[in-house]
Amino acid sequence: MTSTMLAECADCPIRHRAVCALCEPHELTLLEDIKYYRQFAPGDTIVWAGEKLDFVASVVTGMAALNRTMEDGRRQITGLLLPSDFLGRPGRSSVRYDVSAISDVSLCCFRRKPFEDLVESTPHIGQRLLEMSMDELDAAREWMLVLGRKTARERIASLLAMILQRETQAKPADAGSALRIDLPLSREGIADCLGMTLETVSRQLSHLKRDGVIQLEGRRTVLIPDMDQLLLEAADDADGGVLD
Amino acid sequence: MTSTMLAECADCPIRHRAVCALCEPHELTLLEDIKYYRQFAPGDTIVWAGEKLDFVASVVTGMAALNRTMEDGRRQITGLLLPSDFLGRPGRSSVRYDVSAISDVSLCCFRRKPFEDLVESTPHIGQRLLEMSMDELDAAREWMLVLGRKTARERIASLLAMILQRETQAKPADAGSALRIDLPLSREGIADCLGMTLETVSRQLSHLKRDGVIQLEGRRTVLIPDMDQLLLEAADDADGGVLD
DNA sequence: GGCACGATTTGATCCAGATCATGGTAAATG
DNA sequence: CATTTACCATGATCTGGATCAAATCGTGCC
Repeated sequence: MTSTMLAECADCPIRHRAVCALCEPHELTLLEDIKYYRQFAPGDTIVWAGEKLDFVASVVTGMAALNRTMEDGRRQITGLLLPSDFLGRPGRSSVRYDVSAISDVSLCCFRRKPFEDLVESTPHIGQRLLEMSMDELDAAREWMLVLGRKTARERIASLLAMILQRETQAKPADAGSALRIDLPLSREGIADCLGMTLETVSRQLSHLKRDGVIQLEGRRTVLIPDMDQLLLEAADDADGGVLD
Repeated sequence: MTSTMLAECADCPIRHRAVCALCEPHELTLLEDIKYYRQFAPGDTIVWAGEKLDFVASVVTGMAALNRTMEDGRRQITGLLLPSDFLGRPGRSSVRYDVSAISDVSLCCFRRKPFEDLVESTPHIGQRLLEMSMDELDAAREWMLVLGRKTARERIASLLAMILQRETQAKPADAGSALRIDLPLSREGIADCLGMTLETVSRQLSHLKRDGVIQLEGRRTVLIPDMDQLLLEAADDADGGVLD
């Protein structure tokens, strides 16, 4: 379904799911005056926790993270935003986490008020948003299993598998050849995603490499010779297939 | 807002948020033939992972849990369903987790197809569902901080605070008097919520009692003499207040 | 190229929470 | 009422991952 949506949007200047629903000829014209683009560099804070936001947005390129930080500095990344992901909340203008750019990020932003009006007047869009937020909810719950019950090794494998699945669904990838991830996250970023320390991340990556599950090329590139092996390490139920 | 919605529904036979949006005189009549009730006893499985569901539902009374279980038996509760919570997914009929009753649960169920039609034809309802699923998404992300970064003691306090906040928002509670939680979850259930073992749960409850943060009355009743103290133990940011 | 500094790896040690083990208590059952 | 059974508390020990502490490795910069 997702990839179908992308295909339908081939001629839309904004190539991501959130907007695809808006990309029918009529709405597209309508949108021209309520949307605009913003760029961010790695490390930039896109949204501060509690800040009032006058826009919602959809990620076009790059990776961003939702961070919850405690007073004493403990941090948890509670979500990764990849191209097509939606940022913000129609109907509420601030959130309790902040959003920061991991790599160079470009957002397609929509001014809040006209966007909310659009959602109200275009059921199609509201339904798409509902579907997307429920997908995110399922993903968040899946991640709770990782954080609550998986070992360090399983967590690393789960993260790699998750990113790989997100990337290959966007760009189907030639079957057979080794899969490649160009990880924009630092070791510390990975640690904050997985609820562990950067040292443990580093060690487990080394172990997975030693055991032939992954190869490391430079600091940020991971090669996966065998996706099934990785999924095994992630201790995921076999069926990663889409339900329904 | 939530409590307002409840108040508006005073004359609706189904007293919970999900349905409140449907409880305007016109829809209520309409709904009579697509909704029905179901009851479950503690331990009952309401939905099996992967099972095809022909309904969506809203919790009327009781508590249910969403469980993810791994092949080797490790389990994580990825969500608690309390009265007013929504169960199911319009537009998709199966999920990867199963749902089990913690206490006696009664559900108000809606036949899937007519409900989906209703959502499509009544933007009001779709918007309410969107709002609810985004609330749940925020809650799930909040929980990821608990699972990823909090200590055992903080986790227990966080769970008690979360349940307390859910209950007092439903039924405002007389300020001043000690707050009471009648915990339907067993020690093992709490452990599976918090990603720990039942022994650790038991120990930390004892410690919190020893330190005067809580009192235990029998096995399932917890008294909270000072909510602020509890929130301090939970290491939550001060403002539990609703944003916006 | 060579230098400097942040990112990463790797080693040594520690500790919070898991695991293993035992006994207590209250509700369910015959 | 006696007995079984599920739950719960608590003690003893173990261990995975945290913490502390150096080396290396890359990368950008002069």
